[in-house]
Amino acid sequence: MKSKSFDPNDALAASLQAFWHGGFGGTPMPDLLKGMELGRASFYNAFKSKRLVFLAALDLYISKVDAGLAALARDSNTRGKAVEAILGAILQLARSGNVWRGCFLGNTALEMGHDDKEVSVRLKRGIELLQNHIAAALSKPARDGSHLSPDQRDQYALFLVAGIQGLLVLAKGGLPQKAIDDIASTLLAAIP
Amino acid sequence: MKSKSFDPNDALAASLQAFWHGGFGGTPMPDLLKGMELGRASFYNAFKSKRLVFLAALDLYISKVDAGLAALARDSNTRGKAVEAILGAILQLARSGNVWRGCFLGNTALEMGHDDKEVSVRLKRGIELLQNHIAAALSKPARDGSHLSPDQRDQYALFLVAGIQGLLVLAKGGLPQKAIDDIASTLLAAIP
DNA sequence: GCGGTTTTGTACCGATCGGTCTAATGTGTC
DNA sequence: GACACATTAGACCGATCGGTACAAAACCGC
Repeated sequence: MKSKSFDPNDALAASLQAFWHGGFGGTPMPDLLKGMELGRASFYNAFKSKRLVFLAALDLYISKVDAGLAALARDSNTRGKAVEAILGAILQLARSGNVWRGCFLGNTALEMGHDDKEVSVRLKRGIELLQNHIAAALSKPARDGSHLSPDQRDQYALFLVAGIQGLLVLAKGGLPQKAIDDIASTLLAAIP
Repeated sequence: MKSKSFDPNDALAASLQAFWHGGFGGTPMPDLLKGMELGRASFYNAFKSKRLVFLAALDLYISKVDAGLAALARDSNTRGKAVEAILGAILQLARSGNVWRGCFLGNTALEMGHDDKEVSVRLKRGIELLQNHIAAALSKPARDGSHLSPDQRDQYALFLVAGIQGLLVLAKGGLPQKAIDDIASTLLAAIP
C-alpha cells in the first residue's frame, strides 16, 4: 500500500488559514485546495467534504485559541495586566501581516448565523471559551488587591468579548489604527 | 411607450432586506429577484448589476440609519437617555421578527473587508455616521448637568459603536437574549 | 521483482452562478 | 386604430460551483 504524502494536521491548519481569510462561501474549492496544497482526490479522500473540513477548522481554531489564552492568563498577576495580555494576544491573532482577518468565530457568526446547527453549536462553545478565559483573567486581584464578584466577573467578561468582536468588525471595516487603539484602551479602562 | 410597473425605490428597499439577511455572496440572483418581485429583465434594465444594486442598498441603509438616529437624539434630554434610545433603536433595527440580522454595515464589513474599494468607502462613511450620532447623544448633559470634553465624547462614541457591533456579532452567533441584555446594560453603564 | 492496495492527477458531472438576448407584451402619442 | 418604443417573461450563455469517476502511479510486504 501507499502512504499519504501530506500531514492531515498541516492540511487542516492550512484550511483554517484559507477559511479565516475568505469565510466558507468566499473560499471556493480551487483556492482551498491550493491553500492546503492538495489535489482534489486527496482532499476528498482525507476529508469528506468542504463543509466537514470547515467544521474541523472551526474546532481547530477553538482549541488553538483555548491553548493560547490559557498560557497567557497564567503569567499575569493583576487583573489589568491579564486582560491586557489577552486583548493583545487576540488582536495579534486577528491580523495576518498588515491585513485584519478578524476572529474566525466572529466572522463565521456573521456569515452563517444560526442557520447552521453544527456551526452554531461550535460558535457557542468558542464564545463561551473566550468568555471563560477573560473571566479567569478578571478573577485576578486588581492592583489594590480587590476582587470582583463572580457575577461581575462574568458580566464584564462577556462585555469584553463583545467589545473585542466589535473592535475587529470595525478594524475589518477599514478604521485607522489609531481608532482601533483608542477603542482598545477605552475597553481596558472600562473594567473596574 | 410603456412605463415601469414597479417603483424602483420600493425595489431597492426590498433588495436591502434581501442583502441584509444574506449578504452579497449569500444572496443569489433568484432570491434577490424574488425579494424584489422583479423579473430578470426588469432588474438588469433598472439596475445594471447585482453589485451596483448592492452598493445602492448600502447607501440606502446608511441614509435610513442617518434619518432614524437624527430624529432620536433630538428627543432625549440627558446623555444616558439619549444613548439608551439610540442603542435601543439600533437593536430593534438589527432584528427582523425574532431573527437577528445584525447591522448591515457590520455584516458587510466582515464579508467584504476592504478588498472592495467602493464598499469600504461606504463602510467608512456609515461607521463615521454612527459615531457622530452617538457623539451627539453623548454631548447632552448628564443627569448632574456635567459635560464631556469633545475628545472624550468622540472616544466614547467610537467605543459604543464597537460595543454595539460586537453585541450584534454575538447575537447572530446565538447568544441568549439575557446575555445580550447584560451586554447592553454593561455598555450603557460604562459611559461616564 | 511482483501483487495488492492506496493515493493521486485529472477529466468529468449536474447544478447553479451572474448576466444577456429575443420575442412577445403593453402603453402612451397621434 | 396604429405606430413607436420601453418593458417584460423566459430561454439561453459561458463560467464556476462542489463533488465523483477512473485510470495511472507510488508504495508496502513478500
